[in-house]
Amino acid sequence: MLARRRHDEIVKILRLDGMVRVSTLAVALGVSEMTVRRDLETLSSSGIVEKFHGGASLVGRPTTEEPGFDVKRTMQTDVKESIAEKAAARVRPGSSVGLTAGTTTWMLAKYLDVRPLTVVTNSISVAEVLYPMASPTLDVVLTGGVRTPSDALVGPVAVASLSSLHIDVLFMGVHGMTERAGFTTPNLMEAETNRAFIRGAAELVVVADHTKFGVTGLSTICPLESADSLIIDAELDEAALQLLRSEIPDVELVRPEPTESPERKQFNDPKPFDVTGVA
Amino acid sequence: MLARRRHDEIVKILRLDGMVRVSTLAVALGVSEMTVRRDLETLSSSGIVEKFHGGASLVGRPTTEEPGFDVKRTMQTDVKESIAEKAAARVRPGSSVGLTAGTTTWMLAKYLDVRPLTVVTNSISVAEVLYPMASPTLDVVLTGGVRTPSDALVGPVAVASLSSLHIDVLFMGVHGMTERAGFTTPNLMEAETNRAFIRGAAELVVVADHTKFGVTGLSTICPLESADSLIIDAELDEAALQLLRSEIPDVELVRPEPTESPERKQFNDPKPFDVTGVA
DNA sequence: AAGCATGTTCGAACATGTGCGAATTGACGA
DNA sequence: TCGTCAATTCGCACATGTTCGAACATGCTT
Repeated sequence: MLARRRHDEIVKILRLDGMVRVSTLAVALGVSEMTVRRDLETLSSSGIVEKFHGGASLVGRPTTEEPGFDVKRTMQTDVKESIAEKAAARVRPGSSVGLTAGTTTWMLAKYLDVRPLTVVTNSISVAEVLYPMASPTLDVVLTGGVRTPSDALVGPVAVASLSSLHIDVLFMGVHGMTERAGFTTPNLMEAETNRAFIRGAAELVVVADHTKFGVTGLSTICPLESADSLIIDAELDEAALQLLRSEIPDVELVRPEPTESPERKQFNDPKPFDVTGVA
Repeated sequence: MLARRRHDEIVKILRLDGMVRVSTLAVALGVSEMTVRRDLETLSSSGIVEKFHGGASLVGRPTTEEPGFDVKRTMQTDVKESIAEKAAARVRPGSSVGLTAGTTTWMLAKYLDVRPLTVVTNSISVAEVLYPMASPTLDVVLTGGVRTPSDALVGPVAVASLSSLHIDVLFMGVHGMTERAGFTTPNLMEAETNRAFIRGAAELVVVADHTKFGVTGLSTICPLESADSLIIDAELDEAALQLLRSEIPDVELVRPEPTESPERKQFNDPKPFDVTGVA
């Protein structure tokens, strides 16, 4: 097996399980431990993984590996992360939530830790974040459809799926919001799909960072006042905030945490990991 | 062979298999390794491929091509590859085809090179094979649903999506087939979803390797006679073949081509191979 | 004949496994 | 809390096999 392929394989395994032992990788990849160490050394100096005695984990926060779909590295990652975290805190056990496609909702998915929970999404990336966590108390429903470049499943199939589903809270990411155009997205079909999403939702929570304000996408999803809540970062200027508050009952301001490298697992607990046993 | 043509060929091969070894390409293209290296050098500086020690891959694409869901490397890979290739050859331009979940159908997807084409699938892995090839002449529709461990999207959402879609040919993988139980799968919901798939299909082509014969899964999808065609490898014993032919109008026997997966290639094996699959 | 694509040769770079001493860890007892 | 020990893990150094690419040779095209 080629070195390069091993590297990809290692990252893939780490995505599934957060951490691996060197010995496990050696068996899984069919090479000696020394080779695994050298691979980890390489990945480590590229900043991809973090080595520790006995194994390695993905570096720092949840996946530095971008969700390939977010080509426009608009950054704001920390901001979005904070917004996502705050949004996730609103989810109540036993409810069913919807997540549209988007970077923020993708991050949100990672913070969903209440159970039982049902999640409906039209984003493959979001679904893939949740699948490894799936359990009898976590249902993940993917709507069908055709995929847009931004990784949303849209179109008649998506709309039809959504029209038969009813969710408690919909978390929706948007590409832009203005007073006149409301919440917008560049993609016509995505707008339509999101409207179908909204129709089936008891509550609409929009998640967005401040750079979205004043931006108008091609297609309107819904007017501002359709949102029950908006979670946005505090960089927003005063006038904008005024306006948003006048249209939306509940505007929650989030200020990015001053960096956290919080609950990264500690190394003295190398949980054994069996690659072959992945169901 | 012209340099330009080789470049196209290399890219084509890479689309199919994620990565190739220089040595493999040299044999496949019938040129020296040095020439392959020069080709890769060109493609690399155009930003098309990414070189690494021993081979190359498409930029930004992981070299791991295994469908994560098939961790139980059930073998028969060469056989399945041949079956998939033969099945793909049946697809006519302008038609719409369905692909159920499964390793064989996943491989089949890689060989779909006629256009225009519409593909409907309930497997995320299959969809992901097709997305990079998507174009105005290739539509990929993913049904919704919840995901089974074997990577099929199933359940009411899937069934509802399928009931509104009509396809020309459905390629279905199965877990088992016997005279009494017909085509079977271990998963109840998957069986139901496959039935919905079949209802919307004008023609049913089952793809399976001979190890599936005599195996009974928990749930019957449909009786043997529901299949219009069966594509299976020639390892099948005579009695089984008799039986199958008596139930299914068209049984196509495939014998594994010397076609081999590049990554399993041994060097002392000089037999040429044509990855393109277009005879 | 000049120019280009390709093959061949060969030393350097790279990749991998093994042996072995050093470093880290966790458990036990004072 | 601290010290000690045994087991594990690490990574250097070396040996071996593979791959790379510069330089040169050959043959085809214009």
